[in-house]
Amino acid sequence: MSVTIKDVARIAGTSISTVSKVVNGSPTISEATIKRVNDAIKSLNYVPNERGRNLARKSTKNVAFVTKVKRDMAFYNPHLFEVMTGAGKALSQRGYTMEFIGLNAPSIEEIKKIVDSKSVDGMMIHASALTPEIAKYIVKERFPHAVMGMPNFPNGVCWIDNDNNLSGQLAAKHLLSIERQKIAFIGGKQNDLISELRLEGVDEELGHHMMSLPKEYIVKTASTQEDGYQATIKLIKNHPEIDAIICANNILDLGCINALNDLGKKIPEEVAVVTFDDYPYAIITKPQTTAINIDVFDLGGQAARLLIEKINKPNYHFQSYITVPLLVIRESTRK
Amino acid sequence: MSVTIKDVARIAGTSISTVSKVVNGSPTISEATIKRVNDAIKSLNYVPNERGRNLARKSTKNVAFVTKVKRDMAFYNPHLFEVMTGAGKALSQRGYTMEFIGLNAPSIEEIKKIVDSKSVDGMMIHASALTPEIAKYIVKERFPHAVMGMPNFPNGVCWIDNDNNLSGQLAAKHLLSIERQKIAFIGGKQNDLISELRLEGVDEELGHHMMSLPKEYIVKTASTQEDGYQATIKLIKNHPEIDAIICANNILDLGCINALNDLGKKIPEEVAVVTFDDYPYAIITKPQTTAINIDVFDLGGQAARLLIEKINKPNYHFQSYITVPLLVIRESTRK
DNA sequence: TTGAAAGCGGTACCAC
DNA sequence: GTGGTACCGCTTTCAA
Repeated sequence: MSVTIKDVARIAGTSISTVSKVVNGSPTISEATIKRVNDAIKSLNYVPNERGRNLARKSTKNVAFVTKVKRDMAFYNPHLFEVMTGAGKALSQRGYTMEFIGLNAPSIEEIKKIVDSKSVDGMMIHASALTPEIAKYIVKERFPHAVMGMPNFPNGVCWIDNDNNLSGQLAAKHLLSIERQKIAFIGGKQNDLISELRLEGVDEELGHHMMSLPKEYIVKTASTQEDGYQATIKLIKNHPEIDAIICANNILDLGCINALNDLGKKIPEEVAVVTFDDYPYAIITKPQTTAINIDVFDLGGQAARLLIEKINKPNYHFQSYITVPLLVIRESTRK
Repeated sequence: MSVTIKDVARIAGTSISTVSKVVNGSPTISEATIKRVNDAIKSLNYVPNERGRNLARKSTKNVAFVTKVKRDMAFYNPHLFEVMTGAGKALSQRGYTMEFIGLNAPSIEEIKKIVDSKSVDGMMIHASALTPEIAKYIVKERFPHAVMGMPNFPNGVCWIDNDNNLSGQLAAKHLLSIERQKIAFIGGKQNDLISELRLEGVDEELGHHMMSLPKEYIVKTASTQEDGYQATIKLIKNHPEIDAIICANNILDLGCINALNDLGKKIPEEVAVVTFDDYPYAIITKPQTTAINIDVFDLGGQAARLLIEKINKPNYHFQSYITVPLLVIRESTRK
């Protein structure tokens, strides 16, 4: 049998409550006793049984990381796992463990079970897994949570995301700084919230400089490499004056750069290209693409920290938390 | 306060042991009682408290997924997270939860704490996080485990991996089938075990056909895109007769394809290219690269299943389990 | 077929 | 400062 708090108490010649106090750093124990107990702990190699602690203290020091998953997702959406890694690190530094819960199609029942079974003290949930019903439920239950990514519906949840509008502004500002006048934008479809926010940012920034993004320079397409390719071909064919393209994401960027190369357009001399996010492709296009990057690892860490605050201070409140993007200049916009 | 087993017992008019038995599907309860209890459960929305169960049954139905992590790892090594996702799915289907534990530099102390605190029933551990000391410890403690990836040192652990030797054979066999005679190999350095195994497989298969891989056709280099590029340039310059190249991994493949394009070599007419793994780059090179792929999602699932077997049957034993790779033909070898 | 009761390994209140 | 003890919510004998 493994060693329990009783064994430690016996060896140290104290009661189990004293051992418990020492283990938990209670200030009311004398130095001498602390030493006796710690010696006993060391000699016995005692490690507190988490199962016992969880039950007694009514908390698990465990949080759930909930997300939608699909086969091959680690390849299509590595960012999500980078967020998770960052969250995991922040959590473990604070004595928390992280349970990974990958759902096919998030249902309210699954979320309820997580909450009601009391196996976690709180949850981080990716916006992709958050339905209005789930949002309503965790808000009503006042269950500690942090949503990663801005929800695309009205809600009362606490969420954290990068400032995608600012990202768009930075992209535009950078292109203006290298004297580009005819800037085009290739983005996702209307329902791609992130793409839309980035586009808004671009538009705002151009507005500040008395410029604007003409309708003909904006393409909204499915986010596939092929769509990025075709969109670029069409843009350049119809508007040969275009001297810069902003791609709403890495996949479109990959198609765009390939298209420019095939068209024989020199990058960046004739057409400069900016995209969002460093990975997975901005770093391997030829030439490499300048990107407005998000520190997703840090984003995960921030979300974890906020969640822990909420767990420990039920009245602590934040509605949203926005992180700031960073410009990474590469060959595609180098003068 | 939330609803407990006592509330259910009261409403159903039975004892708590009866409720427990119903919840756990004991065969000794009458149909009538089962119905009464289930009705009570439903009306109260009762969900068993996992903390209480864990303590009472001395198990947590929770396993740890342990791996080394670094910033940006999700981008450099998405495979690991795909394995995790696959494992998570298999675990949850069997009523287990999965705790993600990302370690900077795995130490025996951290592993001991995981084992001794009894917060998990077993662990999946990635070969990169397995030191000889850790291996010795979990074997000695007979702690249920499954190592993902073949360890590169003598040990008594149970591990699961893809058959990298067979992968090499498949690559060679495929190139022979499209009548290539002069096959080169670009791999990682000597200490890159996976690359070495794949190379061995290639060599074996060629041997079966009375051919061999001349030393001059083998390059061992650091696995960066640039190294793959340079290696290719040098190979082709020195040995223009080469009509096929096998790249030990996706990164080398990316550099290799770029080099061939820059050299003006037609792929696959002049030089065919095969690599290992579909992602992240084999699918986006121009042309796309034929790959010997591993179903890493499935690999994770297999490992999880084996681990559960070991948890439930202490005497169940497997030393290693090998999965089979699959050939995915793309343009880079199309006739 | 059912229920009483003894844990599981801790925590935390309260008395000393 | 320290220790006795009543839980925490459930599982599992064992007797009825």
